[in-house]
Amino acid sequence: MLLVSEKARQGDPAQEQFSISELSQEFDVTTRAIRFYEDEGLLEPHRQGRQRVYSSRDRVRLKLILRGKRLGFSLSEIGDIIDMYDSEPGEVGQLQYFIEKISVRRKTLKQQRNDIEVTLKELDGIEKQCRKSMTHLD
Amino acid sequence: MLLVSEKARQGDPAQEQFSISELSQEFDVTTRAIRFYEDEGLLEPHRQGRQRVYSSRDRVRLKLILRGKRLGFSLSEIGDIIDMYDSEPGEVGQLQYFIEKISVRRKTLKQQRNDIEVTLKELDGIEKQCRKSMTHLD
DNA sequence: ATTTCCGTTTACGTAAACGTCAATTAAAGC
DNA sequence: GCTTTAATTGACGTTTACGTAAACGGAAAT
Repeated sequence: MLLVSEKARQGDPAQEQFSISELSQEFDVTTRAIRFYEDEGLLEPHRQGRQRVYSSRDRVRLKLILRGKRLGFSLSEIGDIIDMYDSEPGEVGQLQYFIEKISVRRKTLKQQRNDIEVTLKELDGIEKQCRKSMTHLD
Repeated sequence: MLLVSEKARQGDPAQEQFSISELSQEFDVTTRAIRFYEDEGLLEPHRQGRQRVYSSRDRVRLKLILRGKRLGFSLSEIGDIIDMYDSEPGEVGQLQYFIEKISVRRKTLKQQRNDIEVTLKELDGIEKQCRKSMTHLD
């Protein structure tokens, strides 16, 4: 059920339109998940008839969603984060409050980064021990 | 219902024993959560009668659990990670497989670290824009 | 002795994030 | 025109990670 046949779109210089299955394949998420993100207000693609048509802006938002997930944020937190990205300076209103939100987010991220550094170092230690006891078994 | 009264333990050079509520307060998790981690096999404190008594080793494990949570891992993933920490070299058996597990974990962590760097930079950009439009409003 | 704290066990409840049908629609290919 | 294939909507199911309430036990304080 393609609006513009797949073949006709081949070689488009900069693709602007995406079907749900294209995004699903590109990012390896199910269409169910993508629709769910829409239910949660994280995406709102256009419609051509009943079908969803995703712009490259929608695609970026999906990318941000998935990145947020990799970092362990909940969908509502991810919603907050994405809102930061594309809120119009005029719409924001209380820029001060907005900047505080940024600082909170930054704090969380830095905590995570620190946790990662510590864990990576510990893994180094464990692996060394591991390799050491391997040579003993040779 | 203290085995060793709280006061008697004050000033212990190195505290070795912890009650569930002590750990609960120190790390700001509910006792319910701590017991749940035990149900999931992530902790196994000693008992004095029916009461749980946590060693400093248990305390470290709890720390690892919470760090794992901050990084967005599921409890079963956290279980795998903790197993890496305190598996005896003799117990492991297939050290090769073990090292592969470490490498997988490291890969995930590095992905996360990269995601964080990107996000932090984007936040910088957003904040700059934000401050810029604030000065415009002065 | 009894009230007051923990602490324990058991069990049911819940929110988040989808998975998994089932039924329907509609466009594409033949 | 008919079949195949992709997409949609709706509804119920599932897993994870606890929350919450109930009912009981023992130590501590008054």
